[in-house]
Amino acid sequence: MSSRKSHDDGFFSRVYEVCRLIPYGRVTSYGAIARYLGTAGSSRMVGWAMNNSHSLPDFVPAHKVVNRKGMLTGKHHFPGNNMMQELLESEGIPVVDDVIVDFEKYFWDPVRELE
DNA sequence: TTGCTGACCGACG
DNA sequence: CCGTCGGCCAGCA
Repeated sequence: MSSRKSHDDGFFSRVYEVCRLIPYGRVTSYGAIARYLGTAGSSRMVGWAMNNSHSLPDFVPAHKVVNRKGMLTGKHHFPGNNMMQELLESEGIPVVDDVIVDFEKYFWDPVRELE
């Protein structure tokens, strides 16, 4: 029978939930979240969920989610020119040339931390 | 219903 | 070193 989208127990909601679990001053990657959800291959869906996050009533710290290289690939989806960068720097995360400095130091893996 | 897209990742030359 | 390609899967026309 057809599932009711009213009860969104799907992939997207879980992505948003993990984003909220990201501690202050920490960042994670799309692939890390995808892997945590059990769909390591669908890292793209995580990014897509971020894009849809603007439709959520609650704010999702999508700025704390970057790609594997630590690059702010989704910054163009934020208002302004470098809103995403300023949000990261606001948490004490240095960003230079759209790339997080010492990304490994700020990287937070839900699979490793939440396990 | 099918087909295309996409804020990625990893492999290959 | 860097450019390119395929794969993965959920949402939308």
